[in-house]
Amino acid sequence: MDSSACYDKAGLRKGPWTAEEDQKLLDYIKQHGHGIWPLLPAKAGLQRCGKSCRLRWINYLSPHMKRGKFSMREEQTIIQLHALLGNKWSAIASQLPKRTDNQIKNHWNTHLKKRLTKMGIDPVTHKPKTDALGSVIDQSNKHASNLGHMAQWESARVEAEARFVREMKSVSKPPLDSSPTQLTNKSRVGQARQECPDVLKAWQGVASGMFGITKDSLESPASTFTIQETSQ
DNA sequence: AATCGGCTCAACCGCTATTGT
DNA sequence: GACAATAGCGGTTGAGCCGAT
Repeated sequence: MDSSACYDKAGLRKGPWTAEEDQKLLDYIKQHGHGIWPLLPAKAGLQRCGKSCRLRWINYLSPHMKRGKFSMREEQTIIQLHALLGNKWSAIASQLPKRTDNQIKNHWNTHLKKRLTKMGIDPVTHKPKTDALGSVIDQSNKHASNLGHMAQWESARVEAEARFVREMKSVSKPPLDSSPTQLTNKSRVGQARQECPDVLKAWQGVASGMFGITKDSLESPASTFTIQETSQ
């Protein structure tokens, strides 16, 4: 079995969706719900595979999703959670209402990853990059004053990561009198995050120190994250 | 005006996890 | 437990946009 094979079925359309297809999908889901995805295209009159319909709905058509620029707060959350979870886009998305894993993944790959690299932070490990001798690379020699902030951030991150691991262990071994209802990954992530306010504080310190942003701009949902110290 | 290159993001692909029988 | 169907995840691709030349 390979669900991706659905894209290869004869007669099924691939590629960008037309407005007409969007409307058909939207109308059908509004009336009936999505039901079983592989059965939906035939019922909705679409020449698409169910997987394609599902993706289109989740990533584009769903009324619950938000489009447009990521706010400073959202970017901050993504960076925090990426430090904790790595490329677990769906887990990260679960903490960002109205954003999809695909949106977050794209935003990370096109913006945040580059930004961290520019700052001399390894986007994979979230640690300051080091050269072969183990010294911190500071390509422009302008980030030296930021290293203290990065150390503060890194310290908080490691502490939070350790706490997260402990949390996961305790969840995986529930007490005997605990509810039989298992926690989902999403709720576990959410629980862990709620207990990491120090990460938030550390990031706010880093952000305000590195980019000259105020607490107000950090709180503003409309504010976007722009590097102000890139002029050479 | 043409074209070139970089960037963005929707969509595809391949795979694993989960659920039902 | 085995198997099939379905759902979902994360990596990758490529079309289209846009600014620079």
